Amino acid sequence: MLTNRQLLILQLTVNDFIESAQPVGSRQLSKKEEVPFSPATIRNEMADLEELGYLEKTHTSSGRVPSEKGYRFYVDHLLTPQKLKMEDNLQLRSIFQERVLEAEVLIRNSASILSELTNYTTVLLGPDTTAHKVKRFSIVPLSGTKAVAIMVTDSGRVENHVFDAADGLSATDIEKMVNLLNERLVGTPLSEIPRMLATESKMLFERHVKNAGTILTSIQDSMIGKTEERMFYSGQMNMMKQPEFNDVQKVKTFLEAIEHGMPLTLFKNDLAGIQVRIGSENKEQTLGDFSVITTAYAVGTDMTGSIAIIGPKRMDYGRVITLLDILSEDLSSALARLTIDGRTDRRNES
Amino acid sequence: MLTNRQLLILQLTVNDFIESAQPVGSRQLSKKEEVPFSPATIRNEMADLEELGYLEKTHTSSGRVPSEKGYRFYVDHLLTPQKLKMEDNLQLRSIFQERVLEAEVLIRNSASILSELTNYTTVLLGPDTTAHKVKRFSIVPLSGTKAVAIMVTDSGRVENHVFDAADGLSATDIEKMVNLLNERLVGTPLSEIPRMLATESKMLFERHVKNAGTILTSIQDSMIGKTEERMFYSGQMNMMKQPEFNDVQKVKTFLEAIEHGMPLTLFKNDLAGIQVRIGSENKEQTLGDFSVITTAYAVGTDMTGSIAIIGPKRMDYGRVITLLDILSEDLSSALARLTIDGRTDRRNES
DNA sequence: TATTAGCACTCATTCATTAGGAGTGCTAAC
DNA sequence: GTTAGCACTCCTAATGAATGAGTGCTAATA
Repeated sequence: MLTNRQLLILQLTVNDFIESAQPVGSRQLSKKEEVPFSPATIRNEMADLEELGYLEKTHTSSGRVPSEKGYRFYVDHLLTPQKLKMEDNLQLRSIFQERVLEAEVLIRNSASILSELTNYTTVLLGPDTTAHKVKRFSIVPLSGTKAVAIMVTDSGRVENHVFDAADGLSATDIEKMVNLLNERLVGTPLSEIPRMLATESKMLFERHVKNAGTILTSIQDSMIGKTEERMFYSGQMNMMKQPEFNDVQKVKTFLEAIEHGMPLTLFKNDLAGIQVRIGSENKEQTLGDFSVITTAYAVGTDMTGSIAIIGPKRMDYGRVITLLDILSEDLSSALARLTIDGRTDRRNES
Repeated sequence: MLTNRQLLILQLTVNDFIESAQPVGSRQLSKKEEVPFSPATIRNEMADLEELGYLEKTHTSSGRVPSEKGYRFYVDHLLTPQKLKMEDNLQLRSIFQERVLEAEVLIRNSASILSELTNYTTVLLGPDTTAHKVKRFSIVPLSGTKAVAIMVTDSGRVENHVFDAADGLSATDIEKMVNLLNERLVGTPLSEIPRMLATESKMLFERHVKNAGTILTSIQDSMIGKTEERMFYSGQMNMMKQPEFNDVQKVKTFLEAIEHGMPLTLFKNDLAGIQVRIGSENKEQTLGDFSVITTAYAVGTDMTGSIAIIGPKRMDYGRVITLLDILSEDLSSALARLTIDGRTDRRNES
């Protein structure tokens, strides 16, 4: 459909605009060595590209700026595979060097390195933890009538919640309760726990232990909002580095939108590979001026989390995609090492 | 030293500037009903106040702006006691209505309500937890050679750390270890734990348990950075609402300074009552354009935390001081209820 | 004597005007 | 098919005048 020359010009225009954030003129383009054409020729081609909807003008006599369609085409067809600079590579890998055993830490670190390397905002969705299984319950009495309920999952996460058993808890009550809980619920996936607590087990518990209700409620409390996916933001302030956000008002709008929590579907990626949503392709209206690039990473065999990078539409797609590719890969394998077994990185199966 | 009229004019000038963020002129001031003087008279007084160093001009023919000395005098002598609006009062109190049992949650909520009510940035220093005592250790084995070490303090905090005992841990080893730890260390203040682990107990442990070293290290790891005071920030973005920060660059500088962590001495207040540090009175150079107001709150009988509010020098000192007074009081008593006993808010001693 | 009116002056801000530069579209020549 | 040339548009930065809020100072007033 497009001639080679048009492709070239479109590509260079987008590249240039991504780099400079300034409308690209024909004269400017003609100076590049890849372009052996005169400004006039380029003008003609640009006019055609504008008619086709790939480019736009900010005003009658301005240079050209990519339209959303232009970006889309660029992302789909014109992206040149990028190589990372050595230092980027080193930095990216550095987080997987140290022996980190908590998935959450690894994920946090990934988010922060990404936002650092891209100068955009990163959102990392932690994996769905509802499939994690309960490994141990315990209850530790504190002073007075208070006690703290603790739940450990097989992934090594520890949730806890302080509660107050107004009617008092005897040591034997606690022991009974803890034993019952461990007997009945260890090995159960988190997603099942609320149901189990509410129905089957409930009566059993209440028959044996005086204050079972309070304890159960408190265990449920400690799980609220914790079994669902978690979002880690990083580099929210990076948006201030982008020239299009030189206005405090815009920055504020963005930060407020982010802080008030976006629906996580925006950042989720259940598909294989990398997804790019440009401007209005994002469902959320507040992200109309942004592009979001997402990819999935694997946690163990069947769970996935998502990484999302939010930047202006004039985002460095090539670089971000390369970075995401590498990082999701690295993160996946780091997490695999973590969840399968601690052994693999030191010794063989024996 | 200053005449009554000078006091009045200084006060009104500061008030006005705090409200409007604009230099205050003589004509403008003379319009207020509290002022029965002509602009000319006010000009004369202002000229004197300027000579005395309380006011400044931004340029030769501009209105007056308070100097740091002016703010200082205002804070020390001219502050009129403020009454809170009913709604502010309600909002402020609301966080202590719900039954919250975790000190940390209470503290976080306090920080966020303060930043909401003031439109400034709040820093809340959690109490020194080194005096908290260990209530329970436990170790939960996960898959492979990994396990998670858990430590519960008498305040109900739960710290945990995943570790990898490369040489394997038998169930009996773990049990032995946990028993030893609990026997020897329960009741010990956190500040003592590292020493205990490193010296006295260490040999004992190592004699009885194969892999004691790994476990000990991991317990120490789980305490790193957790026994010291913690800072809770809230409302960092509020600074963008202040007209003096209409420039992205300034906002960025501020946010970066905050994020990169200020020495907490800046926000700490070990004295009784409220402290105000204006502009260059802050040790840290980056806070030269800000004022910081701090107060202490009590946690139980002998521990304290600090609340700090950071705003522009042109901060509403009266309001902030009032709010801080009330909140530190409320927070203190809420925490007292928490740490002494769970009973007090439901029933009498019996 | 303390206050105020009056006046000349300063400076920031606003607005219109201008000149320059970068861009465009179109046409005619190559 | 390509390009040089030209008239035209529009943004931007610079200039200067008008406006207004402010000042300091002096002389008149209460």
